[in-house]
Amino acid sequence: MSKKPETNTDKWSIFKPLFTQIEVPAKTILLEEGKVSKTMFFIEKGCLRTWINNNGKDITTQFFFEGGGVSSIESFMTNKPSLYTIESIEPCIIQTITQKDFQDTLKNSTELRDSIVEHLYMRLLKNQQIFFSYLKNTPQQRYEELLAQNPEIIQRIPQHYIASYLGITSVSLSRIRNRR
Amino acid sequence: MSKKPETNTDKWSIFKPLFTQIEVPAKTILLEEGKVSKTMFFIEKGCLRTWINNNGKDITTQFFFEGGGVSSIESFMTNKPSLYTIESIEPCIIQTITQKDFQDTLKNSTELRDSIVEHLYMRLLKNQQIFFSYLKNTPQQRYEELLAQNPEIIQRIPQHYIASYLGITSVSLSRIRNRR
DNA sequence: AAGCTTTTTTAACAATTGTTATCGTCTGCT
DNA sequence: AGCAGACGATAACAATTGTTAAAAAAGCTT
Repeated sequence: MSKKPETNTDKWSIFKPLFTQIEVPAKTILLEEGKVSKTMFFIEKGCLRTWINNNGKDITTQFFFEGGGVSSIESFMTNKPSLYTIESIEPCIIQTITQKDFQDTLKNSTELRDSIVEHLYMRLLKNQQIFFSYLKNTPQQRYEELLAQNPEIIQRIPQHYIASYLGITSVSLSRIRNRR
Repeated sequence: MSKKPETNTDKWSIFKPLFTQIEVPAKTILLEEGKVSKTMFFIEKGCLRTWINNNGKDITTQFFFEGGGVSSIESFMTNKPSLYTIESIEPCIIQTITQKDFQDTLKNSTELRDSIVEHLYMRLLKNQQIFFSYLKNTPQQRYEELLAQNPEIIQRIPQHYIASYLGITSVSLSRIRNRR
């Protein structure tokens, strides 16, 4: 659960002078579950996922693509440990900004602070929507919903990540896909 | 998903002069899914639940008890439709405050605004924790977790509400309870 | 191109849950 | 007190998913 893949680049363009660009290979951990987030990421090229550890197996909770801003904002802003890990799926080009630079910028801009609050309400709603869709639908329905609404995820992401994202095993997802 | 049942009464005591007390019988709808929340509630006596409609059947998403503040704060603050319904389970005595009064108070207090933002981060974390516990655990595990951490819910709330809260049918919950 | 790793599919079996329906029990109401 | 509706337990069957294992397919690296 992180930001939605909107055109955050415009919204956050005020930070551009403070960005540091990094390039990372696939499967690079950018933030580890349990650690405090000190960096915020904006994806220039590639894709990321967030996941939580469950008895050694990981459960993917969200995917992020080009133009997306990714951070454990709750952790980044409150200095509490992040509940999830952020990891690259593909080789990525990423813009990063430090907690310090971010908060300095925040200090000088009421509008920015307001827009963060606005952003928080949106995230709250978004999180609820995702959760409620979980409560309402079967794995099969969630897969079909994903296929209809985010086909790029199905096309681009390895299936076992999608399986855990849907809350099922990769075996079960394979069955669902070949069911009809 | 709304506030946690903390001692919000202290935190929000600034609103006391603006409260209107109401008494409602059990099964009273205080906010309807799809409508914009114009009132915030603080429970003096009794308990409430929030639920979402799923093809005619309802799914309980949260329970609230004495001392708890309840609102669809995302809706209340942004004027977007609430994703869930708020309903009394028992006869209740409730303190209410209107959106207008709340926001007027907010205008005059930076600390209050800050504490709302703080509150939002907490909710974000809390929501994630609930969601992740859903992803990680089986219904049986969630039931046992609930029994260990919130026994008052098990004791006080009708089982079919708890069943849908756990994401299962009341039949299945009955089986789980009588399994050992 | 060969070889290794990762990913996906398939199969068989166990376990859990949903569905439907029935039957007591309890509760609140008039 | 009596009645109606709500609530919980149980049973039987269907459907889905998890688990484990093996094999096929795809992707990378050298």
